Amino acid sequence: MNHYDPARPASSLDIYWDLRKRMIAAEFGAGDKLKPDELRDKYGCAASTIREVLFRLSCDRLVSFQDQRGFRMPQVSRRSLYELTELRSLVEREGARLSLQNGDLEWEADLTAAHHKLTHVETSITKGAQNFDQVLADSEWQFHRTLISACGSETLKDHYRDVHDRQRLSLVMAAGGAAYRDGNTQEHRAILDAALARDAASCDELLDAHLRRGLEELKLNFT
Amino acid sequence: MNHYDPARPASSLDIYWDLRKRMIAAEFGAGDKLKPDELRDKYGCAASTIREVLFRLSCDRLVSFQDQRGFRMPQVSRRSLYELTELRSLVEREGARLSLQNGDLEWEADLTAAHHKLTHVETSITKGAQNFDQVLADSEWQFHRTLISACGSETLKDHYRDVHDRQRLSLVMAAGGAAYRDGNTQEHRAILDAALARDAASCDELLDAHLRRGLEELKLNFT
DNA sequence: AATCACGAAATTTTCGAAACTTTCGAGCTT
DNA sequence: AAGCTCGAAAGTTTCGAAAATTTCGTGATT
Repeated sequence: MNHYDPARPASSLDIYWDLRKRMIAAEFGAGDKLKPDELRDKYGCAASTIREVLFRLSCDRLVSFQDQRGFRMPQVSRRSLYELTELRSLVEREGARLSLQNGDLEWEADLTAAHHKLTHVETSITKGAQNFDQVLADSEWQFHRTLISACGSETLKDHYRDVHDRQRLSLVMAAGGAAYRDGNTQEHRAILDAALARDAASCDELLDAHLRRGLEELKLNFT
Repeated sequence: MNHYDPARPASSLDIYWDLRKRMIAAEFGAGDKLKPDELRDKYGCAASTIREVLFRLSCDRLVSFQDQRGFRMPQVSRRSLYELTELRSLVEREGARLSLQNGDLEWEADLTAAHHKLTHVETSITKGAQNFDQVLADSEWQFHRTLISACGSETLKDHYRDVHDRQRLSLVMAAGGAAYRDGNTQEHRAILDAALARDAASCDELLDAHLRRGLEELKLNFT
């Protein structure tokens, strides 16, 4: 299947987003070399354009770069995944704490809506629906993003996206794809309830446990 | 004064570090345009090489980039500086908390050494020494970096460097250069003592107050 | 057999020019 | 005068080829 239509030339931003999506979808394995000359064919542009895109991705820490040795998918270890999860938890809990403090009715409505959609997707998967990986990832992102959206700091929100995406990529590379887990639905429900009840202490604890479990219950196929 | 010797051609990494240093030294003002064609002359390389370097810096959030409109120094507002400081405090306090938990004798020695040097530099400045901006910035970085160095997470340490540098750049751009403040010396001392005493609660509080004050007592020349 | 030296092949980096987009100002219209 | 249109100038993006560097295989040396 074609990821890009060679009829219209791709701008580097198009390529950036397309590659990013493919990475988060675990299309490349950990440590894989990313050669501009190879990727060029797929997108019908010059190798230096690909190089530029890979640079942007490397700054997002989605790709690792070494001088004179090009680009690779980052190596994932149990340890780095663990550390990234801790970092994500730190930032997300702070965002949630502030949201619980500042969030208004609008925020409550948004969060409820995001949770509703997420539950729907999770239920579909429980009932056996296939190929919902991308949809699940999006719904989950939407829920967590909304949770911190009322924190009042654009800087924190941008930052959370960075850390979230890095952690997600690691998770997906470690698991080799899907990341669905049975306990999720209940945990999301509990987080929603704590948030609406403005119970900061519970929310903090539930969130941390939720993120840790996503990691612990993963069948890790690496050292 | 020449920042670079045109005799030997600069590699893009050299240029990256040189530009980075010049930025943290407030050589460019907030919102200034960064034109590859102009910078090219200074470094004796092609404009596209400069472009590449600016990309890397933009990913570090030290430069802002907009499609089809090139690169600029980021705009600093009271708000963004405040938000960045909060973020830095969050990450640094977590790193310090873990260091207080895990740090060994070696760490205590390193921290004491870093504090000693920092105090020396601060004293020199109090006595009227000039042009110590760069040295002060380095010593201060060294102290804060060492404080969190025993946290046990490479990810957190890397991350702290990112956030620290972003906050420092904002501060320096807002202040237009130097960032020395009288209370600093005592605050650093108090933080060192709390750290060595493994008093996590005090350390947390002192650190947060220290970072906030650096911001509040700044004569802010912008809205 | 292991190590090293060499050179060819593959890959990465740099370059400058061509293609494209935005910005700016002069002159025209309302 | 305010707003619009057009086109030149300035700035940005893309390209493909040349230069530099690393990698890899071959054969010589210990």
